[in-house]
Amino acid sequence: MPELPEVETTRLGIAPFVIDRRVIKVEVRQPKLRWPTPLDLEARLSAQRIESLYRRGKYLLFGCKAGHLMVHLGMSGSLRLVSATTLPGKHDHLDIHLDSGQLLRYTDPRRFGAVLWLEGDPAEHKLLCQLGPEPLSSEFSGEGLYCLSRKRTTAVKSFIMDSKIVVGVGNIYANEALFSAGIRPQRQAGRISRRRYEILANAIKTVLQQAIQQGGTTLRDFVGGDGKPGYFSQSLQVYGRAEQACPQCRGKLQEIRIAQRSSVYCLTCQT
DNA sequence: ACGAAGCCCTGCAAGC
DNA sequence: TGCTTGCAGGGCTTCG
Repeated sequence: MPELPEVETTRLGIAPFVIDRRVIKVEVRQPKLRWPTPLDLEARLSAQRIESLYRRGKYLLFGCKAGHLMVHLGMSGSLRLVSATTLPGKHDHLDIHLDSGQLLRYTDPRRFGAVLWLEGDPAEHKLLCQLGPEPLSSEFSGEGLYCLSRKRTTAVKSFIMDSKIVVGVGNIYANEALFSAGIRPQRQAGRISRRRYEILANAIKTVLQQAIQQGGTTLRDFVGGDGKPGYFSQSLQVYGRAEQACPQCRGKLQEIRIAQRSSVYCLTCQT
């Protein structure tokens, strides 16, 4: 499932092929996504030149003169460049034809993703204006986590997955970062020291950075922008490894559910 | 303001 | 083999 590293990998993979290209045509085959794809997307986007491609959290923003195309990959979404003659499959919901002869194809079997058109400053959009700092920026720190967590009784894992606190930390990397930092996922956010939050913030940065370097995790249906799967899943220490041996102490990894999400941790290494 | 549950959707695995 | 059932998961939305 696309987490921040997969979204960033997609951005890096497709950017050279979409920047400075002009949109020739837009085909919306299935508008029923997380939110409906606007019916007038073709009218908005046609003839526009894509000037920029950036990311905010897990949202991709294609900048044009008239506005921004915003894409979220949800759980099973992907964006790929294919030649204009490649026939669409069952879950290929949107094609954006470019003047290069390629088209940018949005695929999303589970349809948890979204394609939206924004006018005006994207930072002021409802879905973006409440978002916390980017985890890989200097705005994000252990000190920030510590301050925001005081008096919070929620589990630290839910806390770091809250997009108002920090964006882009999904279930997989929350598990990995907490393991790396030696913190139990169910520990109350407000009862963790400044020192430990510094370790945790660094762990989040490291885990995400490594995953980006390795091309994003492959799980089920994610495929990167160039059609090649990522291979970070081999490096996952705890996610999906319940009942297996802890990579550090060889004890048995435990699985619990926190806010309906699978949470795997080591009873010995995480306290 | 906070915390937890609900919801959207399909592919896959397990059970019969 | 073919059905049914349950589950996963991001993250916004609603409820308490």
